[in-house]
Amino acid sequence: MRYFAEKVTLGSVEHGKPSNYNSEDETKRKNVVELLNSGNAPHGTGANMYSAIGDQVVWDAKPLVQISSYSNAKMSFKETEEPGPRNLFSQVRDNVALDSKDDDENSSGCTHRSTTKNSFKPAPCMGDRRIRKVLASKYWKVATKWKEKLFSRNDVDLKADGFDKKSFYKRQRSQRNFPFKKRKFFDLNCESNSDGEISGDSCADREMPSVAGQHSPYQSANPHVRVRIESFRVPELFIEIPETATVGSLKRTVMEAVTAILGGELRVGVVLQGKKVGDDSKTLAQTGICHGNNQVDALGFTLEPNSSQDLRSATPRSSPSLVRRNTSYPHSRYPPARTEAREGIFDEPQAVNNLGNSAESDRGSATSPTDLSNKGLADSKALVPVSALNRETLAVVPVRRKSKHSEIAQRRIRRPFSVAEVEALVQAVEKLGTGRWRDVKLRAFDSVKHRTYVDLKDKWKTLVHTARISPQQRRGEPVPQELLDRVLTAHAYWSQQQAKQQLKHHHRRHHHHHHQPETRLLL
DNA sequence: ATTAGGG
DNA sequence: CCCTAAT
Repeated sequence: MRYFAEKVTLGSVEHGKPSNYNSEDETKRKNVVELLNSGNAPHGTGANMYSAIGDQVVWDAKPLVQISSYSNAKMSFKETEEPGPRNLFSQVRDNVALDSKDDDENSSGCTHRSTTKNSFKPAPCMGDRRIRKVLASKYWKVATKWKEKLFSRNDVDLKADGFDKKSFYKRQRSQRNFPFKKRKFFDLNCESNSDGEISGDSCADREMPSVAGQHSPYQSANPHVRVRIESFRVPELFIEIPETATVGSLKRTVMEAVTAILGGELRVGVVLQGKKVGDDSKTLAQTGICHGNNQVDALGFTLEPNSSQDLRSATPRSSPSLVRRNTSYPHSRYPPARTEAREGIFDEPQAVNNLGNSAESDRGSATSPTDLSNKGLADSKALVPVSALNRETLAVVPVRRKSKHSEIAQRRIRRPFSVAEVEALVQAVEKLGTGRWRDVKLRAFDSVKHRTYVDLKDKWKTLVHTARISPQQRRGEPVPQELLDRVLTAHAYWSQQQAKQQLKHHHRRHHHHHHQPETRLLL
């Protein structure tokens, strides 16, 4: 059987670095590149990935044949939160975590401590703790932690820190319901010293190149640029494996595929306001990454093939053959020959007790369908607009589409509600009714970022419909009749309530009209 | 930002 | 799921 992995999300990666580092202290970007490029990183066994079909977690020992019977089964893989054997995922994060820590200590920077490849030193105590948190998917909390560390160690006034938290909370909340339009895929904040308020302008002032050169990183200006990379995605993978293989070997194969991609054929690119930043020697300040108010939204990172070489030759495997598309990944090329398998191999796990604990990316694939006629894929190397750049990048931490007209939003990927989710939704609606989707969201899907209240409202709509039609006409994973019954009951109940409310209001209005026409309608 | 509905 | 008018 053949699996099509659409994407693999790496989770969150964070990194902090003084914004005034110069060409010789340009480790920031390089570190990211290196950690992604370190091909000889001890590859994980993949044992700490878990697989699931629909909502059912399948374990390593289970033969694929047994699970291949699922009709429209969707296989998903996700790194486990268990410590377990270190795999590439943790490798990546370990490295970043360490790097961040190092920043704390040598924030004065300058010394170019080139994090050599293969330098996968075991994470120290502190690092471990942080990593554990990362593994627990408390990404934003971790970020806060890191900042606290950064600031305290750098002996910077605490106001900045306080501000920071607020900033985080605020963003956290605003992001929650608008994954796409409102979401910021990374953060870039400039610290201010005196007032503790953020201000792009003031920040820009402090970071002006000429001045920055004189500034000491230790002074209160705390010229740090923090970048938060929500996730990197590996767009597409083709995996071929016999049905007699075990789930464990499947995982291993997937792990190998992912590792191969991350193992040394990628480089990180920086995109600012839609343009690829080519000059690595410029400082962040010079580039303008720290200026202005809105530019915060204009920074993005890309993973690109390191060279235009044919990548297919890079992954020679014997028994479980692994096929990977070459640079033209994202789209077309492969005709929809295997559409059935392609559907969602790498959809979100959403397994068992999903609901409320999976940190996921909101948007489907980073592989923009803005593609289509992708002709020269391995050509453009120069400064190119993102649109064109997307065609050859493996993954893109979505860059904020600024220009209202140019970029077109991508349709979100389909994420069928699991029975568990339906259960949660029903329970919430039974309690809150059908007119408070925002509350429903907060109550039952608060931590599930890809389900907006609009989604929940829509799902309820379809649930009501589903409950009304015959079981034969229903599609998708069958929803227990018991739940559908509750849907109808709740729907009936709250419809009545709503009707009553309407009547009351009508009465009030009429009353006032009859007796005191001049008063306001609502009192 | 939310709600409510049609597409 | 998306798109929007109306709050």
